[in-house]
Amino acid sequence: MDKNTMFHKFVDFITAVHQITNEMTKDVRPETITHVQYKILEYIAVSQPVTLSKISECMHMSMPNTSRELRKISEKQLCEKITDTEDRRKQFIRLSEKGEAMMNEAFKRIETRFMHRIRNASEEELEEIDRALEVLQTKVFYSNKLL
Amino acid sequence: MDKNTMFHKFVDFITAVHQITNEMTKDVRPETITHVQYKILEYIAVSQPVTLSKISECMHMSMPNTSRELRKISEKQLCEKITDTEDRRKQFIRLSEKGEAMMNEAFKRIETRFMHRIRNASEEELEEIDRALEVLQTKVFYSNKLL
DNA sequence: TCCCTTAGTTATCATTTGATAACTAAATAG
DNA sequence: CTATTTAGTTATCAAATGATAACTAAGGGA
Repeated sequence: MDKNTMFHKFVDFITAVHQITNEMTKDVRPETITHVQYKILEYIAVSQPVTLSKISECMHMSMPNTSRELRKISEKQLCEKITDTEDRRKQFIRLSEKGEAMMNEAFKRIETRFMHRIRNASEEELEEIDRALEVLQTKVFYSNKLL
Repeated sequence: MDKNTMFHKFVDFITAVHQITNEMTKDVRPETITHVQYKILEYIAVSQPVTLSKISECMHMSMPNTSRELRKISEKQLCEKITDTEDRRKQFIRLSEKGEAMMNEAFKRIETRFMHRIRNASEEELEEIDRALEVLQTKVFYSNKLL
């Protein structure tokens, strides 16, 4: 197996993934929030509860900017900040009911598009896809967090 | 195969892909260009020669904004515009030598990181990965361009 | 207690990006 | 030949984002 050929396939693949996710997530963002705000909410949705520092780190945003965006999101009643009882400097952030509803709506639309994409796949193909997802996630797109 | 479970795996997967590509492409962008300019150059690199309209369409940017960014990229001598001899309204855009050099450098760094990621994979695992890339690209992340 | 670190905030400014209107020039259809 | 469409440009404005400094408040170690 030539690793250089593999790299080209890899580049083509991630290009395709980005392209398709762009298409699939197109129009799911309500006009009331900005792109980064949507991204933050998406992150909170799959990682909650999460601290501000963690969001800052994972979204590659500075603390001040993260704090600002989170304030705006809070003002729109889409998330809640709960001060940690152990360490009162920390704030655990989670979606509010309204935020959950918004993100559920968004994910539902993405799900529909996903289902449409795999509508013609046979049972064997679905198994194949499932296996492929696992292979790539464990062998290529694994995260090597030190902690 | 439960399609709902599959959707969750799909979401986890694209999250991982975005996360890892973010990490891998971190710091490869020279400070002399902005993020969108880099993205445009990346697109030109894999699609050249390409027209302005095509870039505009694929990057989901308006023509005026695409034109502006492309002008800036040209001014930095990173790409060249060649007027089509058939249809003199059209311009074919390709990387300049300097642009090629910059993008080669960027891709080389990404390649190194990719190689590092798969350094422990056995020959069989590489075959597996290769197969998985193909399965997903053809069965999930295919593009359904009408033309 | 005093000092240092961590978590987060507020304010401010520059830059980037997005959106729109009004334009030129070339191609093409009638 | 005129009208319309296509490809791209220029100018301008508003909004979003990034970067930085100066801050508060809590926790932890000596």
